[in-house]
Amino acid sequence: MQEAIFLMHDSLFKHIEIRTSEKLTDYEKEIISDAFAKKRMRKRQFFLQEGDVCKHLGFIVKGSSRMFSVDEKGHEHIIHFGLESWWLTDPESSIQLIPSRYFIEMLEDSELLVISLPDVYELRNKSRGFDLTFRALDKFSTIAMHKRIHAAIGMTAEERFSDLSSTYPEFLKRFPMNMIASYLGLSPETLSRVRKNAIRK
Amino acid sequence: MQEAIFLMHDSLFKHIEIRTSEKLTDYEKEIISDAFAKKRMRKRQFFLQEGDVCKHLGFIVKGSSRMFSVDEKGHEHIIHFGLESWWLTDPESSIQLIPSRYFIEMLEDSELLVISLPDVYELRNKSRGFDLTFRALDKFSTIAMHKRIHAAIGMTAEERFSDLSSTYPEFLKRFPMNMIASYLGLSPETLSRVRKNAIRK
DNA sequence: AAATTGTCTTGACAAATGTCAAGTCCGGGC
DNA sequence: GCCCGGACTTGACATTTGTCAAGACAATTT
Repeated sequence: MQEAIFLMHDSLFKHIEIRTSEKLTDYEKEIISDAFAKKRMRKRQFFLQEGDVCKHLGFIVKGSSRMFSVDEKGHEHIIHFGLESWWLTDPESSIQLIPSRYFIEMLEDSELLVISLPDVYELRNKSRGFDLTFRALDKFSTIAMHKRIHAAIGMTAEERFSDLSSTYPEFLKRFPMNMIASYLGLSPETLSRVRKNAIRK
Repeated sequence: MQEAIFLMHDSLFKHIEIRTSEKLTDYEKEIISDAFAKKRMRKRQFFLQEGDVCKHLGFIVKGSSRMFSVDEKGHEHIIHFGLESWWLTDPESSIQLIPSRYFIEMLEDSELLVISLPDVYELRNKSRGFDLTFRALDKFSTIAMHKRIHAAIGMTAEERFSDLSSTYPEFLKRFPMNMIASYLGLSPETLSRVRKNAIRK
């Protein structure tokens, strides 16, 4: 049992060391382990639900997720996906401490590491590697969101799909097409037709 | 002359103190002043051009800007606008040190404060207020980009325009409608029609 | 003042995308 | 093994949005 916990944390340590290009000290590993709780979630369980304030940050050790909103007409819009070593949070809710407009749902049986936001803050002060990781993540996600905006306002359906295929090929293997369509802001039917055309070429 | 420079820096100091809710020390003001250079730019001048690596950060003391890309068909897509006390940069280019895919153009005669990226890094280490400002900006821009993605993939033209009107009413006063259309990912004609309908209601 | 340029609108038409309905295929639950 | 529901596709049609062309008007330049 204890072993399994260490294995989960190892995946987080690895993530941090890769992102920062620095080794974690034993002390850092210890305080990081203490701050994160292991959490198993089943397919279709919600990490966050609309109306809740997002007070925790999740790290995906194994599994996948989607973050989506539901509009007045009941249509779902997928803001983004999560896969192994991605983080789960609603920045809008967690930064401003307001109720979230989104759901975060696990798409497979998953294993997470969960930490409270005050603990994140504390850990960033205590561990340089931990702090650097979050700075790097901020930069990384800024670039990714920029590209996404660019794609959404400036590309046709076909270009957006082709862009996704090269940027996140993993998405096509792990997520059903109707969700990919929602992520791209298309109807499933349009995506289906776009794909048929793309193959012909 | 010296006076004018101080006035410009004052606008930056004020911005930092508001963002951080803390007073800057005299020492901080001094090193910040030293690191930023004053720069006047005329309408239609470029702060950044496609293909250049973005090595400077700009702070708008007075004036406005737009950041846009040009696609293969020659169409421009506005990624975002800048107004007084907004920052000018291409995160993708400046973080990864790769050539930019964007232009940043001033839309009015403007006054900027400009700093090199290494100096930003140094200043963040030396001044707590300066560092906190950039952390706050990162959070702020993360939330803003999230909303923008949500709008782009999940809203109709009319909803996007109405969303923009309430979020950034200033844009409508300062920027021509064809640029607003580009920002929303619409043709100018569509925006014109959308506005006509919106008024009727 | 005249000429030029830019901004915005409008109409007619074309293209892209959404909606609704039906049908096939596949895999999980019983 | 059978049944059922989800995933994906296809067709017909509606709606939205884009494109092209023209014109009114205002601001800017000369």
